[in-house]
Amino acid sequence: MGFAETFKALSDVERREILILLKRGRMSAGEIGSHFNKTGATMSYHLNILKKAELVLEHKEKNFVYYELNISVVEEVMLWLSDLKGGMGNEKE
Amino acid sequence: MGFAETFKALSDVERREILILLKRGRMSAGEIGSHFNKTGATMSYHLNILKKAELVLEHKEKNFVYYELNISVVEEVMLWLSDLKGGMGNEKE
DNA sequence: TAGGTATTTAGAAAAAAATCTAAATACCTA
DNA sequence: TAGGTATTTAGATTTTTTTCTAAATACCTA
Repeated sequence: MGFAETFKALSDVERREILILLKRGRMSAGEIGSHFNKTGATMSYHLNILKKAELVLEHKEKNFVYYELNISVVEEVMLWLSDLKGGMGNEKE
Repeated sequence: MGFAETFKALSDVERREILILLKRGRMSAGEIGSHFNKTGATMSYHLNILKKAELVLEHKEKNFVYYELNISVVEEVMLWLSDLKGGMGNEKE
């Protein structure tokens, strides 16, 4: 996965807000963008960072690109934090 | 707390490694620094970022500064992620 | 007090991230 | 096919982050 990429992706407010929007279900790039005061190019940049961190999955349909939350990576991050809290041994990265 | 600061703090490998070191218990700034190939000034910079994010607590003793993990903030981050996974309503930041 | 160790602060330089405008792609519909 | 909508890419600029060296603080001990 890559905790560097994932935490870096999560470290930006806009990107966290995108994830929160996606809790309601998948949404097209344009629809996501309409919630922010940023150009489409900037939104595309942020979506790409979330995609590279695997926090979202994309799927193209007609001339739209839909994004949705990827829960499994959220769970991996939680595991890392959980290990930090409790675990003995098994330190990654 | 401030998720921006916290995720930003977690987004750097060195800082995550510092946290993992601190799992074993509190450690002085110098001892932490000895695990990395960075100057004291740089280590101090990273420790300060972790401190501002409240991921670590510091306490001074003689001319040493000891740092230890602050589990409660780790737990808050886990809650945020947990809400992203599951929750309905209650979106913060 | 003088000198030593531990740590932080200041300031500069280099690297990375965020943002914009303009242009390119891709696909759809009349 | 021509024009339109949705999204991404390129390139430039600004802002933020990371790192270093040198100097400052703080406190301890002989």
